[in-house]
Amino acid sequence: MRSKTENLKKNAQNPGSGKSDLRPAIRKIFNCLFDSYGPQGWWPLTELHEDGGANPTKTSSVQGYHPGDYTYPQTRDQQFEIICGALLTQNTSWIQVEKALLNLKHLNALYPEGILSLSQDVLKEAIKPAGYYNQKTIRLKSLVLWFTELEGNIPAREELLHLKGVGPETADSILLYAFKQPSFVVDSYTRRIVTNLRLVDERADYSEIKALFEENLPKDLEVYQEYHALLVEHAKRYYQKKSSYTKCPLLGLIQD
DNA sequence: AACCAGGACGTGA
DNA sequence: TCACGTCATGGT
Repeated sequence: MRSKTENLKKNAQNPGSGKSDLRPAIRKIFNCLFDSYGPQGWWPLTELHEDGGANPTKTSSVQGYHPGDYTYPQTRDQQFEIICGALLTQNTSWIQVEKALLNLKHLNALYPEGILSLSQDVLKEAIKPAGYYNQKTIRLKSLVLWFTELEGNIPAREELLHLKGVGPETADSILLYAFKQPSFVVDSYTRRIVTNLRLVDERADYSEIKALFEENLPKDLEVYQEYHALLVEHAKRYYQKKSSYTKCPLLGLIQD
């Protein structure tokens, strides 16, 4: 990742054509966050837990991250697990999703055919900790069915968006982390940060914020993966309570 | 004890 | 288009 970081710093000045040049700001933010927090090791996988998922009651020390290693997913089941996690984490904290994934793993069902073999009731009970279990049960099964019919192909973003329960963020998460496609992920944290820094208008929609990053960064998988994870880490520290927005160190980094 | 978490969707204006 | 209600468990 170090080379990517240096590469980013080197290209920091390169005027975009037309609109205001936000490239330096977008790159400065990345460098600042990376220097502060280091590589984040997204997307987390249950296999990488030290206990292999044997201790589901643990509530602290979330594991499964692989900082600096961009070779994941390495198997079809890992790819599948990322897709499941992307759906389950909608408006839900990751710790809850982790419990759901471990429940599935302990049912020996954390793989496509395994999920499909579960009854609605058992599946519903397994993913309960992740919330919205009624709709997520239905959506997860249809997502799994779609995945089994994919047969190794890389889906188009539009195709993902047609799936029930897959909106823009989930689609981009699946593309970026499961299929290694450079598609920038925008979540509510990202929105809070860029609006607080006044890089976009308050009412900017998803695609506008997505474009802000994609148009001002090299189209690089590792940068995209790391940037999103860093924004989440940063937001957990400064963007949970509105009162702390003003304490965001990035405010001093961007001069307008 | 409200409030929010790594959203998406259906509805009515 | 867009603001708003709904879905649901579990943490602070």
